[in-house]
Amino acid sequence: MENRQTDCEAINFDIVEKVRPNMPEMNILYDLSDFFKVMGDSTRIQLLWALEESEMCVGDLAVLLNMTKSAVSHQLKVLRTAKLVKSTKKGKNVYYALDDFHVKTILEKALEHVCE
Amino acid sequence: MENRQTDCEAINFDIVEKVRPNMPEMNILYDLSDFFKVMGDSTRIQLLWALEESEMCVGDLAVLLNMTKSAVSHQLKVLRTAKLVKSTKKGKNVYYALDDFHVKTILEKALEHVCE
DNA sequence: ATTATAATTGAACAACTGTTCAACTGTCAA
DNA sequence: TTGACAGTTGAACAGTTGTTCAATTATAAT
Repeated sequence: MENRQTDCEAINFDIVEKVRPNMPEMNILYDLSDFFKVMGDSTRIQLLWALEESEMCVGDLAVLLNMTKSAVSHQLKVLRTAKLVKSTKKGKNVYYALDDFHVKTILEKALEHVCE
Repeated sequence: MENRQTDCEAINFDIVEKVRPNMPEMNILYDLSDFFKVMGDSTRIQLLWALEESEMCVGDLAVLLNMTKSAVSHQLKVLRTAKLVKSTKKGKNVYYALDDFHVKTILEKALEHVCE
């Protein structure tokens, strides 16, 4: 047995071995939790929610959320890295828009959940 | 103007004021981000995934995930507090089961997203 | 009663996260 | 070319998070 971390034996060996082959692969697992980590911040949810209504530039988003441009820019970078938003430069301004059609569905489902 | 945190003026005042009334209320916003925070951990996703297959006790989950009972128990408490799982004591063992039918849907949608 | 097992708990620790601040880049107007 | 504005960046800071460890509770078996 390799790399044993657990401190006990299975109680229902049959159940454990029945479930084991259906567990997600590690890379999928980390992609999933990374995705939820990105969604797990109120500032980023506000940004996604706002961009669902309209494309907007950093300054407008900062005014809307009542935050500094810097803080908004940092979080937009996180969303950009996660491929949830995309940006376009127009003159002096950088406009952000949603880049994924799944986000809206997931936000709606999560909203159903938290509203019971 | 009260509690001003932002460091700039709106570029497109009309857009900001059009979007503002559609922004979520603060309590909903925090419920949403708290929910995603709970989902944003690979251990907890594994636990939910496993419990989707079968009700299981702490020891079995510890063996399946190759973790200590303590670590598993701590994370199960987080899931229990978030009302995502429920527990039943049977003799010496505590069996956990899913307590929310939304979780499966949201996991599936998120999986669609991360698999493109 | 005593012992072993299952699970929970709290403190401690390192690792990570979000905002602030100051400095910087790039673009437009004068 | 100079100055002002929009946005980005990196370091620093406090606050949070997940696992480990040791101690504890509760149940079952001897």
